[in-house]
Amino acid sequence: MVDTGAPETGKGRKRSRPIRVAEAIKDWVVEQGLQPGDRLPGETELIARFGMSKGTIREAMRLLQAQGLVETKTGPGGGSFVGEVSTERAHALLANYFYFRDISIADIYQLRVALEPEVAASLAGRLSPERLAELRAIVEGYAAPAAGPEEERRQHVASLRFHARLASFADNALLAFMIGFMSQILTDLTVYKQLYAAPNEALWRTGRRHQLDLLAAIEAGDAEAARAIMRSHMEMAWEMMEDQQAVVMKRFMTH
Amino acid sequence: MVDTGAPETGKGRKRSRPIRVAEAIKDWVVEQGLQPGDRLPGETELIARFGMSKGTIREAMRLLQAQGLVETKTGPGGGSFVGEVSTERAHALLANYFYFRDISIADIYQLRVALEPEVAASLAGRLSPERLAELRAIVEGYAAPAAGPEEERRQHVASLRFHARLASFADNALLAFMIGFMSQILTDLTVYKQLYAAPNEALWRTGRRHQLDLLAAIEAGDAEAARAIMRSHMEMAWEMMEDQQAVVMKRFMTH
DNA sequence: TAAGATTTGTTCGTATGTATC
DNA sequence: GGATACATACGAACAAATCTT
Repeated sequence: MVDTGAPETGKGRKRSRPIRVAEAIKDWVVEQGLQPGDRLPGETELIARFGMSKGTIREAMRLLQAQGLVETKTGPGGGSFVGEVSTERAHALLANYFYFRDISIADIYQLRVALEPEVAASLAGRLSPERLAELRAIVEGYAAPAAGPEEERRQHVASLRFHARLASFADNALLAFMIGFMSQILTDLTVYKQLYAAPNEALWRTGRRHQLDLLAAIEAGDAEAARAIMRSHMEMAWEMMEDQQAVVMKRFMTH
Repeated sequence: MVDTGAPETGKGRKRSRPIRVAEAIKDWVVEQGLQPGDRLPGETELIARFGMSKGTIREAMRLLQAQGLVETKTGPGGGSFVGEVSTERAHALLANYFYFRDISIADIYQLRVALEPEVAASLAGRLSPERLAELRAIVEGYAAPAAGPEEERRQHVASLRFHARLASFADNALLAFMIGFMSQILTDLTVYKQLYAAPNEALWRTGRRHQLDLLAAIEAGDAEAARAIMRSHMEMAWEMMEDQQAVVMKRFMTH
């Protein structure tokens, strides 16, 4: 039916009971085609079905819970339910992968330069007035140059939110996720560090202009212009952090 | 010290004890700067330190285990150890995110077209003879046109492995991960479905030529040529599956 | 090979907490 | 408030895996 990726053959090591139960429940969800919110069997029924103790079943549910696949509620009508992995959790789980792998600012911007122009182009002529207004409202959040470092930081975070929001409007869920993930990393960095060395008003003004021009091009349905503007914007932002080759991700994301 | 992302304030809902323990252990690992392989306190010590029962502690360890952050071993010298999240597990966890979100072949190729040329360019003149030989050996795996559908499938998987392996040589861990993830998705698809409608020998020959030309350009250190070849290659591969707009990911990845 | 030590893995019974009616 | 139906948590015992001698 559906391969579970589990290497049954060869030196397939013995997996603990909670892991086997968790895999069985996953397979069952797939076979039944269950949807987010659908009920899973309760603890007592699972105990009977698998012939295992309550503790083992509970550990299995924890394995699934950590992956965002199930949610549990207490009380009458409670129990376990199929869960849709949230974007935030997916960000956190992926961030853990990079915790022991060094990623530089340059690495992130290499992807942003390649991907964000694609988003801009694919959105040309496809944003509703409401969405355009929402994006312009974000840009208005940094209409004036930053007074101090705190304001500078707040504006930088807002600017990142602009990009993440823009990407969330893309049809391509994979593309949207990746850009949202990178925005999240840069936001976390910004909150805990002084990311930009020297606030440069000229560059700031250029960046803001880029974003407004970008929205205009998108509204006009000019895909190539939107792509070009976004590329310039990204390359400029990249240069602004030329000296920031320090690695990032020195923390675990919490769920 | 390090923010855990845990919303203590406001409507911060009551989190269960295993979750709180898991978060505390995560924070502790970060604070102590522990590395993969480092020992974590044993069950009995954690029971004492947190003043909680064995079952609760064990559920906490399962939460961490599912995220790939810890591994446990039985016996003398056993216990819990800090784990480095494997690429395979990260692939699986991310695949879960997209299980209920529709991704099309076109979505994947939109990213591949944007990203893989970057990989090719960044690798120009930077691959050792050994690595070039390894990649050429993969290409040799489909030197002759496929006889039947099975062989066709095997060759397609090998071709995807070529791209994943190439990306793994990139300095950019984020870029390498994304390309590896997409290759994994396409490989899984290929194994269970007939991905390509009609095997076309002319296209097959062009694709193989692309890959060999690409390796030559990389060996010669010609970044722009490598980028251009890869872009053509990706665009061609994309067109080969024009009709394949069906969604994918209809299964949970099992760890 | 075998026995013993160490550490996680699993079970069972019981009690508590929580949300709904 | 009380009854009900769930998950949550505890404690003691036993089983299994694995390293050392």
